[in-house]
Amino acid sequence: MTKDMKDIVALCKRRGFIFAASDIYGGLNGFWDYGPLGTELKNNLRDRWWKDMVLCPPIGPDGAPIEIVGVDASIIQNPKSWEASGHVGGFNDPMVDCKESKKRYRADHVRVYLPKDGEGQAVAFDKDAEEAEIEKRLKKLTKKAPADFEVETLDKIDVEKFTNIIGPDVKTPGTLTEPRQFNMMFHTFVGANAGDDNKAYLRPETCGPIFLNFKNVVDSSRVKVPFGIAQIGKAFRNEVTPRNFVFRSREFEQMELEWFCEEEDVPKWFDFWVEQRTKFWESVGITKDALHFLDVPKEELAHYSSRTIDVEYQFPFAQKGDEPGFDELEGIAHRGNYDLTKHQEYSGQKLEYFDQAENKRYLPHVIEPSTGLTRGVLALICQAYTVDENRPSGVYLNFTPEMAPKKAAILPLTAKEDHVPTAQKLYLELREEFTVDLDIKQNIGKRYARQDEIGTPYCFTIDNDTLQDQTVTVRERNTMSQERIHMDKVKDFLREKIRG
RNA sequence: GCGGGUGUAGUUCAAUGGUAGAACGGCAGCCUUCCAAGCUGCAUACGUGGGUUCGAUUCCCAUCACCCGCUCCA
Repeated sequence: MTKDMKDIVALCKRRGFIFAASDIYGGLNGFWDYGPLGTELKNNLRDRWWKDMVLCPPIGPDGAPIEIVGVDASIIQNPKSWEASGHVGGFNDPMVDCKESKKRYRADHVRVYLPKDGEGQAVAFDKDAEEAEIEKRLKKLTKKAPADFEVETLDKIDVEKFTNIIGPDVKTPGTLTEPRQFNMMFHTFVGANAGDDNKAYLRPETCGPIFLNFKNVVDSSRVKVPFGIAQIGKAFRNEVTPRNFVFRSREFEQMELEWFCEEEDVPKWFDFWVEQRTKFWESVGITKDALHFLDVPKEELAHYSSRTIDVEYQFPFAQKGDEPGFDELEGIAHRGNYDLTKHQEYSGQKLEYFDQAENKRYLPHVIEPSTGLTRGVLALICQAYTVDENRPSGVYLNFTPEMAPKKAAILPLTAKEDHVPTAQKLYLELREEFTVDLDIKQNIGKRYARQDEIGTPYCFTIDNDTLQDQTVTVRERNTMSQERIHMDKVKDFLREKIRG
């Protein structure tokens, strides 16, 4: 049975996992709110990541514990930091659209052949057009040779002249729109007056502020290379096309580790982190067959990266026909020392690490396992969503007990007699340690069904026998099987199940 | 941003140029000793804004949101 995004989105809304932001105003493209259960789920994944990274980081490849510290930096930083990282300059490229071919081009990549005599039409070519091709097309469209033209990139040409330019993939002039700026960064103004001199940006990724704090952390935390700095927090990108539920949102949450090491140790640590991160996803319930590893081809790598492995998950929306598809859940990148180099240059501050034992100074290289918390939540939901026609709800969420937003529900078998006070007592005891639900109303079948739909792994039911012998029924979500255990054992039971 | 599609209770659907029905879900009650059972009742919707019209949920336009494709994804 295939998983359908429509059903998953409907369940998320119906049961309070994820809502459209500003829903009552018709929503806002690219923004989502987490409801009562979605928040619990997201916190569970977040806390687990933090535990695995900062509180109990893995044992290193040499068998020794490794060292990672956490930070929680401001979303708005000095705008110069984004100039240094390349975010301000790199994504300000003006783009033009062709109304006829529906293609989009970077204006500075389009080369326009303008007739030297000013007579006739100008012809545009995309950046990778070859000489022979250009000559042939010019002859066909204008009956002139390349020598009769002067070449200029489109961004240098007045918009009024666009009506005379034949676009790269069409035969008639005037189909190109005026250039538009596409910058992925949200900007804002610091202080009450809006103006260019107090313009600032919402961070487009959380790793930026980690690098800005590199020196502060080294100076204050007694860390030694190799070590890591981790951060969880919001990031903002003005995506061209937010799509696929929360997968590509304009406001989202990232969990990033910057692992600082010496250049010669890069391959060792790179492999180490790929392995650790894979273990992580498997331990929170993502099955191996739903994961896919993409060694990003050289030509698609970001300019600062010499190697990146994308950990992709088999999201339902990525499916093409009958073929399963995958989309990025995490990226593990070797960033070199690009960021520290840039920040050292732009800030004028020395950011070199001093290795006392070796008596040398250097800018460490960085391995960056970077994942989307909100993407992770979506992956957990998609993974957990299980169609089962043999049960009343028709579907259940197969979360691991550790990730499940509710660990257990306490259900008095009937709303009468003495079941309720006993259930209430158990509930109050359990909620001190676990996220649990007390559900009294309606018949027991409906309540089991409800808990199935929100992925609660266990239900404890109080009946007449409970009053006699202090035992409760444990009903297991996936198998729907039941066993009786003593009320005193309930906490231990849950502890053991959650720990795995 | 472009092209195509969709928009009616929480969800899934229905009907209609004279302001809307159902199923399931929710809530309340009855009943119930273990899987959405049964009975009774209640609440909840025409995405938003214009226009045409005596009258628009229905026709037209715009807008917003979602889905598919393209583009984008640093």
